[in-house]
Amino acid sequence: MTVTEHILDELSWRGLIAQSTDLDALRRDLDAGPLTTYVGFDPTAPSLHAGNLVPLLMLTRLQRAGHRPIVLAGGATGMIGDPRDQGERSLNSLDVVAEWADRIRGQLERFVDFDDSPTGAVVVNNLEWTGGLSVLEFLRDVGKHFSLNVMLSRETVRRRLEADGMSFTEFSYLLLQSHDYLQLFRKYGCTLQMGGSDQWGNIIGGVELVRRIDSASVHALTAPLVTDAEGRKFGKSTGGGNVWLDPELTSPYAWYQYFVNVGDADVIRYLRLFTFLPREEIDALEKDTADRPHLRAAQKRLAAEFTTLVHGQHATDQVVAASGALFGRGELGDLDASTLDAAMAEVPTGAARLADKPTVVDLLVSSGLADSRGAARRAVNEGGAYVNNQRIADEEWSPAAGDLLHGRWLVVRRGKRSTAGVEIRP
RNA sequence: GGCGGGUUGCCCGAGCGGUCAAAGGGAGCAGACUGUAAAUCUGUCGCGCAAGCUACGCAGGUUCGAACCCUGCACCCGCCA
Repeated sequence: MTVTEHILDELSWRGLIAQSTDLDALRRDLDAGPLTTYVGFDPTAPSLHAGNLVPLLMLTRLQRAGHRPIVLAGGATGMIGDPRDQGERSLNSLDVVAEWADRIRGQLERFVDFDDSPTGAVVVNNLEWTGGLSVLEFLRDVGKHFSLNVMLSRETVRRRLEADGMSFTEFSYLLLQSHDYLQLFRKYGCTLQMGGSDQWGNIIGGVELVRRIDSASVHALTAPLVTDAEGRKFGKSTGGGNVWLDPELTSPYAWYQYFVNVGDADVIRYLRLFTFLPREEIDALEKDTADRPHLRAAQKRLAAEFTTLVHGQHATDQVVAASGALFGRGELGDLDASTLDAAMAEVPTGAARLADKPTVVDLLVSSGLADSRGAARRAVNEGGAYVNNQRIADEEWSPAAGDLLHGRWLVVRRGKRSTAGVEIRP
């Protein structure tokens, strides 16, 4: 794949540019040779989530375009907490932050390439230069360059002051992140910081700090915050929680399913944001979606590409096969044993013994499809419970030996798309 | 430190001695319609088959009876010449 298009033009058509400092100046610097750019990720959870991938993939894109990415794990900033509208964060303990920072660092490393070339990636943790900084040093060297007037007029700060107020700790977050940019500029000649548009203020803080202290002009570029067509924040799964990169938190199957279910109104935009597919291919998928929406070609492509990107080709093959088996038109009984076993390996499963005469309710609970027996019973009465694709309307229904697929599995489903397995032992 | 306000179910938020498992909204779940989509409409939404149990920051107390009253504690917020 030859890239003839300028990286800024690509970012632009993909919808990845929300705000920026002087784009012409940035273009000139990009053209002048490998530029060093960074994005930071704070350890606010044990894993990155899908939404984090927008800025992270921007680093990957920049690297592919011949530039050098720095991924930063916010071991220091994560101890302080970026102010948000919902109110003051509660601080996490130091070992929790350190552990999360490590895990996130491991995830970050998978999206950029490390080699000895000028475009080889660098991974840093801002605790490296912040941990040993003394308060006096910090207040004199960094704090002195920040105008309280400007800080107080920032959107988030204003809103917070009108609502619940804000601690000095969170208020100073801006200084830390700005300081990071200065450090990376000095250590690595980093002249571009990217991030989600909610980071604009923090990034600009760094741009100004570098200008004031080192009299250098560096760039800022943000990507729009990803929302769905309803304006809801992206990455909330239908189960309400986040869609996590960590396969322990969100299985590859669940990840794939999440993206297969993306609405028509969002899927093309997501393809641009989250995949490396070239423009022509995305245009073709857009046409497919318009002409033959029921085939969901764009959704399937998005899900497959994105699963491969995060979990690898092998995982994608497995979850595609499992999805095909479980959502296919055919009878579940027609699946051969190895296909069924493979599918069952991808979905949540439970176990039961035939001798215990488990009812549908038991099956729904043990497979994890229902949180309580009451919820399971409700599902059955609402007509939303299926065993082996057969709707079960009777709470007391119990499987017979002949219902077992290949002598050991029952495929339990709640609603249209929540599928799980129960392994039945004698 | 002083004075005042607050802490309710996943979230927001009402309740201010009984009829409160707790209004309303959002989210979630299910059904219908579909395309494993969206929108819409309907139902549902602490645990338990039930009796009942557990719940309104934590711990005690008053009362026949407390989310609602009292005491102490914790945390949050506002104001302080």
